[in-house]
Amino acid sequence: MEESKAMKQQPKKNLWKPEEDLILRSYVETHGEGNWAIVSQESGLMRGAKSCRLRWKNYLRPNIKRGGMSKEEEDLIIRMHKLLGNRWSLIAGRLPGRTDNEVKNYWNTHLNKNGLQDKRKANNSNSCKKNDDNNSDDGNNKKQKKVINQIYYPQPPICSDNGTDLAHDIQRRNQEENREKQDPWNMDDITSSHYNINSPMIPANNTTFNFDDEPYFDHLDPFFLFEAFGCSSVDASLDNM
DNA sequence: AACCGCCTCAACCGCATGGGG
DNA sequence: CCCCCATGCGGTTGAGGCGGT
Repeated sequence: MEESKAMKQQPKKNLWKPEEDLILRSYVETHGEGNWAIVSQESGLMRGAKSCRLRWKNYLRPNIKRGGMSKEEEDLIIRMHKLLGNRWSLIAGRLPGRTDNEVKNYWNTHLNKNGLQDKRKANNSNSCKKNDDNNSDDGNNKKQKKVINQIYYPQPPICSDNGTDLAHDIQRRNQEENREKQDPWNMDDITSSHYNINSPMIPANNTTFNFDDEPYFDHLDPFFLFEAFGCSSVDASLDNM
């Protein structure tokens, strides 16, 4: 009985504390990445190998970008997802400083609105419908507040590669939302040749995106691939198809 | 002020994959 | 080959924060 009581009181999600981060960071910086089982044993952290690896990969690694996605990043995610589906690690590989987990969460919470709505309608079919009427427009404002209120790693919106400040970003998002309200999820707009994407296609970690093993590209229009990725490495890959 | 429901995202889980013996 | 182990990946969960009433 006492045991089950203790189990109930124990939080199921074990958030990383700043001191744990410090330990893991210093251990990895000293001994290098890899051998996560050993890391979890020798660092003194009461964490599993997977947990250590995930924490390092998603939060402690150098050059991790925290904060909200820029519009350019958002555009890229949409395009990449249309091409690749839920290949989050591949998509994240095209977004320097972003992790697969972050991209996945961003997609599920901000971009995959239709899917979420369907899911929630299914879950709450006989309960409060309040959210169905207006859940398409206030998510970004909430997100901005949340970004500012980061607990462990409070940071300014460094996500904007071009130095866009938060207020401007919010204004721009509101404009986008108004457009979206008229025709939500308008993929024609995204794939249109008139739809400009400003961010260069910079591979993460100075690596080249490898299309050789991607059967998905066999079925795609080369022009559309160029339209979506617009970089010379793709041209080279396309030549080999 | 208190309660309730929704939203976000960090963390977990299970399966897949790859490499070494 | 087969097995084992480490790592990677994508789906899912749930704690905490927030806004609405």
